[in-house]
Amino acid sequence: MMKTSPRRPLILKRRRLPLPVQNAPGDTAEEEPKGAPAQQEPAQAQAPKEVAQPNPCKFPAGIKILNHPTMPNTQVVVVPNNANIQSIITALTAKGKESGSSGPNKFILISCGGAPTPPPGPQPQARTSKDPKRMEVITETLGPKSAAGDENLPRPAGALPGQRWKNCAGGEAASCPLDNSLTNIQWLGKMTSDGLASCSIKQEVEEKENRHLEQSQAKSPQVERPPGASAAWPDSASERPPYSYMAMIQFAINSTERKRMTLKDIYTWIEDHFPYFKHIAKPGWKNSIRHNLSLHDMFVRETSANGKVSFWTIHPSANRYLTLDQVFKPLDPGSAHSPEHSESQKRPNPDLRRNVAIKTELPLGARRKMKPLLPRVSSYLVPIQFPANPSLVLQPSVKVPLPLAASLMSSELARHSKRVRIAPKVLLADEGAAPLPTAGPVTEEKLLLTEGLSPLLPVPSIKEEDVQPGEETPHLGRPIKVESPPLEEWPSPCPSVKEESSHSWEDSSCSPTPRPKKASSTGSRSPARRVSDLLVIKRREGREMSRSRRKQHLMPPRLDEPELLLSEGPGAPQPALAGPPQPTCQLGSHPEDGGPFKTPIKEMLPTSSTPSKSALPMTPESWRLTPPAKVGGLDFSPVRIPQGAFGPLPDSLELADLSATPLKSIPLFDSPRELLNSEPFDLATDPFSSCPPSDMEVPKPGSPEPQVASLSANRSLTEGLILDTMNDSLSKILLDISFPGLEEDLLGPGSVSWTQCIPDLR
DNA sequence: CTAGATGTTTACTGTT
DNA sequence: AACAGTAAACATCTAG
Repeated sequence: MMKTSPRRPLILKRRRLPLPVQNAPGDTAEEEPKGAPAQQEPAQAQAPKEVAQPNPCKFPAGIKILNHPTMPNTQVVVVPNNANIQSIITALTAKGKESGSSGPNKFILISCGGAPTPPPGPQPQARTSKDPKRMEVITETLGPKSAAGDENLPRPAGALPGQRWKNCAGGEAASCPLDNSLTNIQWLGKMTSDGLASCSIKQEVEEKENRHLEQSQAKSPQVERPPGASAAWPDSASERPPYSYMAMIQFAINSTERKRMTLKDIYTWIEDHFPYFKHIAKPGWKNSIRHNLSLHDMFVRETSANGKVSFWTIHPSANRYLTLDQVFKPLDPGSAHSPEHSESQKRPNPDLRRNVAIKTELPLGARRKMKPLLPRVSSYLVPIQFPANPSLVLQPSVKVPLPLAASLMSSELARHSKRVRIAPKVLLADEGAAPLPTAGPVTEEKLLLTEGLSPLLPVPSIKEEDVQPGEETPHLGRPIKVESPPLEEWPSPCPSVKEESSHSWEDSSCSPTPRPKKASSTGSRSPARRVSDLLVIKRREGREMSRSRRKQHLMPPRLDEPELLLSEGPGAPQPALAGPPQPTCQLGSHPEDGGPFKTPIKEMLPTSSTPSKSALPMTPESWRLTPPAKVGGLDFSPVRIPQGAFGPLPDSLELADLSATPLKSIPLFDSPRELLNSEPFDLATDPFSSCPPSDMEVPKPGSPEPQVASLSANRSLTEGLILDTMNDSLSKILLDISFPGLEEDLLGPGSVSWTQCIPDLR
């Protein structure tokens, strides 16, 4: 297995390579010693067979030919969009003939490149059936297809491996037939990642409808994007995308309007957008997808109303609404940043650069825009981009870049700091109780830390929301959690929290429950749901024993589903803002209610395979994004400032400021992946929020102010903490700033909220 | 009942 | 040590 170990998104690494070399749009080349990407690829592909070399032969430049890792006699031919397909086919046909029976007789054509170049005409497209050998040529486009996939085809599910895939790339089923194949390419351009939802399938009718909606929504945002750019991973079809499974799952789910997707659809979406999985990856990738879904708390399984269909959703608190588009697109055009080095690959996002830049020196203004995300430059270059403009974001569905950034930042922070995790796993039963140790006692530190991250965001976010321009926020929507600690970190009620580390919650002493994970996540919403949730849990207790890392929970279908979610979901953040709504969670506010609390979700949080993970780190925060205005609003004490800084997000402005300070320097993400990966964590939020989007809706009556205040207070605390962990210097600052009194007060309140929240979690 | 899809967990391993 | 990817054992469910 591992040998090759692709473990991490290899991609990242690889990418670099390519860039320099390849880059070309046309990418190409095959042969390069560098090789085909394939080679680079990790393991999987490689392992098995190695790549074939490309045969240079007669093929036009830019074409890469790789042996399919799992299929015998099959090669994957990556061609630039602009390549003359016919000629390629002809060449392949000839090649196939030449090779004779022993040689490859099946070729999968994947077009990459952004541009679509469809061959107009009639392309022979694929398949040459003629061949004696019966070669099969399958064409696919790399890019993200759009969603076409959605509905897509029914791909045989598991089938990947061996067989030939026909691709059906297009999504539509229709396409399946070879005939179409080329045509598919056409879409490339368009496709984008939209994502559409992908999804598909049939499920109940009901579901269908829903989906449609989803899809549509999903698209909309995208629409904006240039076609060319597909978000996808254009580079090479053959290469493994630089995103982690967690990220891809998020992309998939977030591509739908409802922000939920069945497992099958997830598979389909990924295959559609990342041909590597469709053609090259070993079938085990699906196992990995399932593994990730189960492992990470951010992924919550819900069942359809009728109970027949199960959908995977992203816990609202954790959902940053990342979409492939976001990651990929260049949002910011403006920024120009430096040329980045690396990566440029694809359309690379400037962001990345940004990161770099940031560190280096962007002007403040520039910085602001940037999102924090950046991965470490050095390491990976992933193209991640976030949309620069908030305004753009407006759409509800949109994903919100900001948040991302924020989250990124947060994550980073988290990273630096250590993470603490506290989380408890929650159990269902327990949840109710949630006693919370309350915050107070709880390790504050820990809490802080955790929160810090999120909180930061949150706070702002809150404001934002309040203020919020609608636009931007979409993402924010989330409720935020402002405070909430990251998943991991949830404070556990137990005093001991700490340790958690790894296992955090689960194990943590506090809750003995063995696997509680599941807990219900449901949030508070309806009781009914909860019930349903309960269902979920069950399972294996026997085993349980140990700590499991996982989560398990099912959420009941959201009935509510409120729209909220979605809509805003992501971004939507809704409006929530509008006043009342607040982010829910916020502050602690209360939590009480059940609402928030419930969030048992907790589980959600961060789990990673390792428990510790970090997800959290990330951030959760997306929400954070707050608008600048907010900042002002806030007011809180001086402290805030730091907050801003920390908080990621708050606005750019703040960031800028921060940046000025040492804070800025904080690295954001190491890699793009992180961003993606990171889970949201916000989980913490949950507590408060838990708020699923829906929750968010909740308007909290509380006026914003109060909330805010409290928040702020909390924040400050947290911030301070955060700082500590994070940067020394910063921390110092914070510390100074913080007021004891506040803290306490805050704590109090905060704690309360936490507690409230927490309980659930726990 | 069986097969397959779906979910959960655990264990390992390679990276960073 | 933390992560992420992979593999695999099992458990559940559902369809045939």
